[in-house]
Amino acid sequence: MSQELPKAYDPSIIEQRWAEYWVREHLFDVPTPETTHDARKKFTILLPPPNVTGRLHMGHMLNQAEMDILTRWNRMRGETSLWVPGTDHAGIATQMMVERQLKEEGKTRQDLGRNAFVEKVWAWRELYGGAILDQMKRLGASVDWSREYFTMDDKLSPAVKEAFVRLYEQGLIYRGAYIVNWDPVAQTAVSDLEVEHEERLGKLYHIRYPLADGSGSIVIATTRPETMLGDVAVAVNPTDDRYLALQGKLVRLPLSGINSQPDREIPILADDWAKPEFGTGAVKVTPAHDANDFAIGQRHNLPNLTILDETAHVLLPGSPYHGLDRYAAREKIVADLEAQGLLVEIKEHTNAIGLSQRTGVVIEPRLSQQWFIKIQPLADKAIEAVDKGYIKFTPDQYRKTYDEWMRNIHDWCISRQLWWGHRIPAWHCKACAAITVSRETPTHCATCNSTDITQETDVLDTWFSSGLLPFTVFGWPNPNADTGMPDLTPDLGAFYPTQLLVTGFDILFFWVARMIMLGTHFMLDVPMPDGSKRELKDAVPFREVYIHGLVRDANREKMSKTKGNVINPIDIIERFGTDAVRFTLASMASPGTDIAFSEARTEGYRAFANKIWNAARFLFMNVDRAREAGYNMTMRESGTVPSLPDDTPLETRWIFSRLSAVSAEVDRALADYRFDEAANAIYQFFWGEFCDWYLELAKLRLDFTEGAEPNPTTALTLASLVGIFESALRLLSPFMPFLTEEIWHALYEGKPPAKSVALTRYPQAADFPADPIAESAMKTLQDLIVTVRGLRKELGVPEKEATPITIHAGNRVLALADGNADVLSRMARVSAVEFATESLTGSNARSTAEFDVAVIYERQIDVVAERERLTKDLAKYEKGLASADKQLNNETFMSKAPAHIVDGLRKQHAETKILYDKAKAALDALGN
RNA sequence: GGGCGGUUAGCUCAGUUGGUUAGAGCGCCUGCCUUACAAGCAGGAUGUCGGGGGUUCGAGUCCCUCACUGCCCA
Repeated sequence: MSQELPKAYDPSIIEQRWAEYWVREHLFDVPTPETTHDARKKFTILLPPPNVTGRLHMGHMLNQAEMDILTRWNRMRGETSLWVPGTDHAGIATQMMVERQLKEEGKTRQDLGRNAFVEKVWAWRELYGGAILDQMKRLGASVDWSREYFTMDDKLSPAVKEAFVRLYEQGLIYRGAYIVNWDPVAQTAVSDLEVEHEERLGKLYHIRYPLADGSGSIVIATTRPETMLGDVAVAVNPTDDRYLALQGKLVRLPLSGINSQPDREIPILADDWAKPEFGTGAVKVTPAHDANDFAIGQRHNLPNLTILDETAHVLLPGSPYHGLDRYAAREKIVADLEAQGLLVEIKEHTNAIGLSQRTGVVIEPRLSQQWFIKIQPLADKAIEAVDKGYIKFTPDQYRKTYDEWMRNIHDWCISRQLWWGHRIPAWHCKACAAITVSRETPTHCATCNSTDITQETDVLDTWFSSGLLPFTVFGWPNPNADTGMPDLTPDLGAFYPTQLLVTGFDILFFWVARMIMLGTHFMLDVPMPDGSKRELKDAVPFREVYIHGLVRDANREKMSKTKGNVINPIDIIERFGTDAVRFTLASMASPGTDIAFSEARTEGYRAFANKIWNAARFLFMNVDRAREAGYNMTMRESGTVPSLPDDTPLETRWIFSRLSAVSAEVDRALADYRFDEAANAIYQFFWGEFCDWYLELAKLRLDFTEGAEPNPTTALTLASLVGIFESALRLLSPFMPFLTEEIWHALYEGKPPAKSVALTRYPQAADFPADPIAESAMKTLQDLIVTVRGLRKELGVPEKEATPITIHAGNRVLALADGNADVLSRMARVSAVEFATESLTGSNARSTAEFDVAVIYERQIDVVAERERLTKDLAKYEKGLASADKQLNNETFMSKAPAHIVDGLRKQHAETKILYDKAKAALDALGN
């Protein structure tokens, strides 16, 4: 084991090497099973596919670190673990990216035409589309790269088409003219989810509409005066006394005359939507440009008058406003109204406006022909699946959020007026206007047989194809040769449902909810591996959903480009190493809370990595010495520990017992998604127990004196050191895969028992002997050492000077001190141990409930400081005693509290009493 | 407007179904260049658990209320 490790840990050297090794060796590939009923236990997880246009951000890094920890952990626990990566074609985002590029060349997509433009996007994707996955490789993600998919590749596209056609045939897809959220920049409809609402201070305009009969007027209130050109009515509440007499009358709509024609006349009607307390109580009705007005229009059979085009410019040939942008039109209309004396007043008004998530532009509600999914039947199953517990949410509160949304769901607008995406497989007939929906490109209209058909130009919402991923990546639909129904594939049989989905709450509705709806809908038709009919509990796309928080900056601010506080993970990785960043994220990832990413913490975990590195150097150094001294040093099989003879030193029995407990704790924590607790348990064990105590004590046992015969204690300690260390590396490896891989390979001197530490067994509690007696003895010994160290410090004993100590205690402690004089000497510079029959109260003594200990040193302690300390302690003990007394003397407490609480309190009371008496005596002994 | 969180040490956060004297990391103070590690070692200080009220033998934990704060939906 003459592995030479550099003195300081340098992640940049090792991380790249192992990242490449893992991919090159296909260590995490899981081949498709031979049959459809592969019985091994599976852990399957789908990577939320990043946009091809994406760049890695801290959110991805958290998401992937968590997934990787869980995947590696499950893999090491013996489950067939499959993590499937891929990217999303991201319709709008990608199209915009390429359009921006074209713009720099002074071109538009229309200049190129649809086919050439789509080709250009593909070319862009070839060049840059892999960037984010390349970045992902640096994170050490243990994914199966052989299964990498793209949502528009040849395997997935036919499945998307199949899903659309099936839904259409089932009557769950319809097309119609409805008000949708229109993005005038991207020039496409977007779904409700893609609209973000923002409170903005705007204006409420009160405008007078004269009655057509000249008998008066009515004043309406609106935030959008420009849309009055599309008004078809004025609405008042049926109960509103002010307007009872006006209901049914006509008003003359100002500014509406085109080509010198007179202004249009529109009715005043009664509708509940008009709220008497809003504005004047009278509102204008513009069905083609407002969702609520559209509903009013439907109720009253009003015409729909579209007055804005796709780019939100007024479309009204012959009108003086024709061609104006919506905001320019607003200004002009307001000015014209004022000129005509029809503008009554303008009030400040705050209202929520809709912004396009993609372009940031104000959404224009617009009436247009779109394709929708009739969502209720799908939502019903999705609600049932979660209600019945077939899908478990962590944190649980998201179950409610999900449920709430599902129960108030609206039909899903799935068509987008884009060029980049899955083109809707529908053809319009020019002859009879019928629609032919087909898996194959049809040659003629299915209704009238005309050959004059053209394909629908719209594409599908990106989330439609990603919503299908949990089954399409495993080969759905695979139609059965006889029935044509989707059939099981070996991959589907083995890996569906997936085990877990890890994601941020921001795509809970976009993606998670859609996968649940589409999964429960489509997979119910696919038989189970044993041939039986699939039930809802096995049709779900995943069994669990873990939702993590947001990664914020150190000041808890949301990271945003405009604030300039975005942390680029690659920068941080280059400064501290991937392992340290992963560990930081894990240690702060407590379910339900956001992460305030702190560089200070990352620095701390880089120090941790360095600590482990140096522990390895210590180990290697001693193995070399052992060899030179004639010891036989061969690595044991990974995961086996030496048997411990009766005379095994205390600290060795202790450390194995601790490792056993920590292994149990880590398993429990990860099962509960408590990444923070798991990380902290390992950190504490490695640093606070293994390095601080065990390594130091091992130095005492390792005897390589020249000429000495090999001795069994040295041999056992060395074997234990290596065994514990190797186990700890395995325990840590899901969190810090690079560092552990590097050291683990070095430990085996190029002949490792597996190709990677990631392919070995995860440490389990039962792998190591638990020893409660050793743990409690070690605890006492540690207390003794720490107490002596503190005393020495206070007495001003120079660090290097050894001093004798006196102990007064019970037999157990005395025997412990007596038998571990060498330990005390090494750890607390104790030169000799004497025993006293009387309790020790001098100023050079300290007491615990178990023992009194005094350090023999001629210089006196700082009496003032000591008195202060004792007085403080005394007050604390008094308070503790008082509160314990109060309870112990309380009959209700004694009769109601469980026995173990009462016993515990009694024990604590007794111990505190001892401490109190001792402190009191010590204080008295100090005199004045 | 409807809903969901949060408020614990200087900072960032833990704190299981109420149960003994509330923890961690970082930071801070003191002393150490101890041959694995100064990215280290040893010792130390720091909290009326946001305010008020209630339930209980017992509340950081449950209930009510107020304040501040973050988010989601409309």
